[in-house]
Amino acid sequence: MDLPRLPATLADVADRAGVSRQTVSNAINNPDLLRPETLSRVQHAIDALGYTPNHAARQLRTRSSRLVGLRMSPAQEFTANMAMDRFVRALVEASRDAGYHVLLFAGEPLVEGELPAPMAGYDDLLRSTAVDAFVVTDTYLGNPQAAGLAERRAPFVAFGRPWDDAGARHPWVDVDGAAGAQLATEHLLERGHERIAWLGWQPGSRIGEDRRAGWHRTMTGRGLPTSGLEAATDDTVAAGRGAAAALLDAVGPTAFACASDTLAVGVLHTLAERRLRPGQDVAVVGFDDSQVAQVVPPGLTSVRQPLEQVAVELVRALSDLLGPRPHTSRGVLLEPTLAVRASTTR
Amino acid sequence: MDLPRLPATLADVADRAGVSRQTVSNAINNPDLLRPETLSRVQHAIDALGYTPNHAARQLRTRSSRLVGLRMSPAQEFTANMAMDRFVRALVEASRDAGYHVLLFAGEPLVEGELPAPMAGYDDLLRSTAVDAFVVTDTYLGNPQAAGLAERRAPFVAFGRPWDDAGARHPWVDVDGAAGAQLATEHLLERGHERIAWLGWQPGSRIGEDRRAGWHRTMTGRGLPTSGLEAATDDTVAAGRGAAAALLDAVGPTAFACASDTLAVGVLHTLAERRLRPGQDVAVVGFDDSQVAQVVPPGLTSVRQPLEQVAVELVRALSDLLGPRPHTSRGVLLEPTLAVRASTTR
DNA sequence: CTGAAAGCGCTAACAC
DNA sequence: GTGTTAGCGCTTTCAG
Repeated sequence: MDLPRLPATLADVADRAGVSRQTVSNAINNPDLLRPETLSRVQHAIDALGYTPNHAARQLRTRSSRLVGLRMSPAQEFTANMAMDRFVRALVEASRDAGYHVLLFAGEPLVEGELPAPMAGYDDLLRSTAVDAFVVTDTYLGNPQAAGLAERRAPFVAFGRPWDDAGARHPWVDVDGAAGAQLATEHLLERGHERIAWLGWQPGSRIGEDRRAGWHRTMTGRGLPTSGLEAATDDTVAAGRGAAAALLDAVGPTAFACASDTLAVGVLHTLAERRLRPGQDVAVVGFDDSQVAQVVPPGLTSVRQPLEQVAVELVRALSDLLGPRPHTSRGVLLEPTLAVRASTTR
Repeated sequence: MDLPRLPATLADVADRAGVSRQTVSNAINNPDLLRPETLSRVQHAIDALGYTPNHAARQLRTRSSRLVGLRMSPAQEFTANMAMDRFVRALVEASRDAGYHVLLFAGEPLVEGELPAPMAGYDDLLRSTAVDAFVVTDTYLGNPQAAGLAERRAPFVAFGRPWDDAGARHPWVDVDGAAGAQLATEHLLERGHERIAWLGWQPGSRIGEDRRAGWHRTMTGRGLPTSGLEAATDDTVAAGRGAAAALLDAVGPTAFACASDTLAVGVLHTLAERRLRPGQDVAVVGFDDSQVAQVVPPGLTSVRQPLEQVAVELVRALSDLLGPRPHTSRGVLLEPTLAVRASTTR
């Protein structure tokens, strides 16, 4: 099928079907209004011309772009966001199924010595009515975006709970980090480990505290000690490596549960240095089930967030939010699973 | 600053500045046409009202959305696309600097037993004039997208050479894979290795052949044998692992140069099984410098594609393509670099 | 159930 | 330099 120079318009279809433009519009947006015979005639004309409604014209009229905005921060090496790629793909798919596209945008370029503008990129998109809503993901940073968007009365949904804002009214979807750490810890307990260390982030991160709580409550529930068995560091491989070495020297844990794959990989580094075999000599569990966990030898057991489900729920919340009468659903908390690999298998 | 319920329009600004709508439009699009005093008065009104031109209205009028489309395939585990995240981020940044946003879309959902429609997603975007152009990335699949878009006379740029289509007229940006493999091989030669194996993809991939050629010509150039020193497998960790084991048994190479990080990680698996130390006993070089290469113990030396530069060149080509008189630049070939880590360091 | 008229917000062409 | 006119392609009234 060859496309003509200029895409067909409503008028072209109307001409060909021998009806008015209006009727074609109805055929698309309110097919029930048409007599079946007319409908099929219009449908044929649409197919024959390969007609698709002009996006801009429809957006101008309906004030809806069917676009959701997602801000991507610059690539950061050696650190978090290891699962961002998977999430973005899942979001794109879920959005397609709901008739949306994802508009990616960037913040301001970082300037040395200046704080990054938290709402950079959002305002222009909002005022130019280029997107219908936003998906906010980096809630772990303290999430000034959510507050900023709420203040601007912009529709948005968040991947991540509004930890610090009890008055938050926006829909959110999150994964139960405590449950994930509990899963990891129980898995290690089942494998016979008792001296299970927690390798976490420095205080101040609610996500980090949540995950740590899962380990702590599981250990305590079994009457096992936790004191001295934990370390808190930056979320980098190097930091995890150092902390793991210190813990091994101080208390000799037989297993590590970690707040991230990044830290878990740090543990693997230390084990490799000491010629300890992951899974055989010391067990390690990561968090996020990133690509790294999937391929790093010998395979890193990791808590897997159901990102596909997160995306579906986010889009569901979005559709509701943008629909005729928003249902004002509060939040959805999803359960992670455990991807078991050789790092916890003797 | 508090945003009003409805975003300000051109008319609002005109009223406030005491000029006509057209003058405001000129102030934005052709500031030179205004007398400085008028311009500054309009500018003040724009700032005061927080005015940003309505995207849909402008798009309808100018037939330009300032959006570039990028299709994302579903997440695939254990295989390629390891560097996609970095590329997307780079593309978003480069696009911002040129005044574009990136529209992400998905293909059709995969149906069991059916071939995926190569142009799924593209046609609708094209006919609805939702994007100005596309960026095509997965040229390694034989790239029916490029041909399809060319046939539809849709503006697009490709990350990847049009290997199989000498008549291709579209702009492209690519990274010299042969040069990358040469870099890797020379690095290993400098480290004293002579039995350097090539672990590549199965025949049929032009990218794979290109990379292999870099190894082959470097070895041959030094008068070193290559026969028996190579294997071709699927691009998976498991396949790389098996092929590495077979090569070690058959010819005992002291170093592996690989067509991808995925395969290199496969080699690392085999080394771990045999308690061989990467870098110390056997050297390994990957390709792509993915997150995995950066964090896998002890650190994987890898050929790094200059994705940020690729993104900049792609956007440059795009701007030219969409500009008033396209310059019809053919292609840009960029040089990779080598990220040296412990897997090649004794 | 179908058609005619109006207008979303903007910019390209032309007058003043 | 600035204002006026027209229209991009669509959907939302409102009549027939």
